[in-house]
Amino acid sequence: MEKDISQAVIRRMPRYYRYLGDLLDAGVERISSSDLSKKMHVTASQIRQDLNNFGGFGQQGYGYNVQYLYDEIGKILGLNESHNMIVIGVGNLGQAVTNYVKFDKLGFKIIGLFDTNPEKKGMDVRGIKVQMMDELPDFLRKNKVDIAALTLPRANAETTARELVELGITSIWNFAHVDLDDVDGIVVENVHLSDSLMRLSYNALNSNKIK
Amino acid sequence: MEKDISQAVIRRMPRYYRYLGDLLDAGVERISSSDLSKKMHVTASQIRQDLNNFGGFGQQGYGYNVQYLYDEIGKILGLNESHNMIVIGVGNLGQAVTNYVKFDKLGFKIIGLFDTNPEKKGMDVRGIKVQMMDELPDFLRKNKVDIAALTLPRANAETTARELVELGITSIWNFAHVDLDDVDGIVVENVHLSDSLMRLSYNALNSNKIK
DNA sequence: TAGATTGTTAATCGATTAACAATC
DNA sequence: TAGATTGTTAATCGATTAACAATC
Repeated sequence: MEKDISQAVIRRMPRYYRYLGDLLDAGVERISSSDLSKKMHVTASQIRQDLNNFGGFGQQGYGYNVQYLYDEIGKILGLNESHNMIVIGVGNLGQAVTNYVKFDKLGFKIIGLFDTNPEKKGMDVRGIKVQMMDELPDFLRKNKVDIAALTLPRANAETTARELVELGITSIWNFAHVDLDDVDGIVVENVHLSDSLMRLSYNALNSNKIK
Repeated sequence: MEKDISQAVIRRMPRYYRYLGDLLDAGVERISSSDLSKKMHVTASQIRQDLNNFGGFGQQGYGYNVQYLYDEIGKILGLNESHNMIVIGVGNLGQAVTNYVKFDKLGFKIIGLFDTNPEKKGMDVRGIKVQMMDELPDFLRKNKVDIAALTLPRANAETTARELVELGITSIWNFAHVDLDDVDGIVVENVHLSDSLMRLSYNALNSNKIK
């Protein structure tokens, strides 16, 4: 039984993945933890420690092969296979998420859109027709869905999350401004935009002191 | 000179603010760190430590007055005054941000939309007309702008950030999938949606091990 | 081989939790 | 006053950084 890897480490992995992708694009074949650390403004020690949570991907005297490390981190993050997603709540944010091409490139495929507003029924977003929530059980019987993005008002978020769990969906990308701590059996990743904006406000207010 | 408050603490402040707002709505007048800790799934000790970075808001034997604490945290986060924002890049995400009523309620007012695509010129989003980027300098001369939301492709993000700094804007809410570390003199808050999605992917993949 | 750089252990630093005296 | 609960100091825990032996 391997020991859990801390969320502090997980948080940094996508960033490594992005920098390695950039290096690949730039045609760089190998890189040392020291050179990477300068680019990323972190310590070389941290890079080596982080990576060694998952395995020894480097070689003494050489460094890391960029392509190999990129692929390995991709696998760690589950990007070697594609994931089907549905979006619950087709407002502005839901549509923005649906239209975001980048997710597609990373292997996250949006295959269904759901809403409770009858006016939205049949509406087309990026070639996908909006369905009503009561069509969801049937849809899930016919399609394998890995992740549900919750882009709906906070009032409905928790109830909807519970419904999803009952229907067998356990990974929730939560844009609603509530915590879903009380819903058992789910993995949640929160995107709390207003929290983020408040932190910016705080840091802006206090940046003169910092400098 | 007060010592800097760690970002770990800042990160939690909006969450306290939200829970206190909920308590207010529920008509709760006072709360102890212990009761709040149960609701929020954190330790009472952490709540008291966090708050005492900013001052003694409670009272021995009584706890915290909800309204008072709510207001004080609001002030800490800069929510006691309103902030003018502009959105740079009026794609799906930019429009979603513009239409998000919640920010408005928190005092973040979007007063301008800018894009480089001539086809978008004059387009109306929530009563605001899209302007071209070359109209920005003039706009900034006439309007006080505190925050710029960068909802544009990553290729243009860094250059645009530098332009904004030259025009006097220093707080950037960055949705582009790049780090703006190399731009001097700005306060940045990143919203990296694909990083978030990758973390969800990782945690979903490994949740069986965790349990 | 000599030089470079990893993987990993040990040291340090910072953040969280526990404990309790102060006090409402 | 007695009970409750804060503010704050001290103890613990975990994460980051430094150091270096292993090795390519």
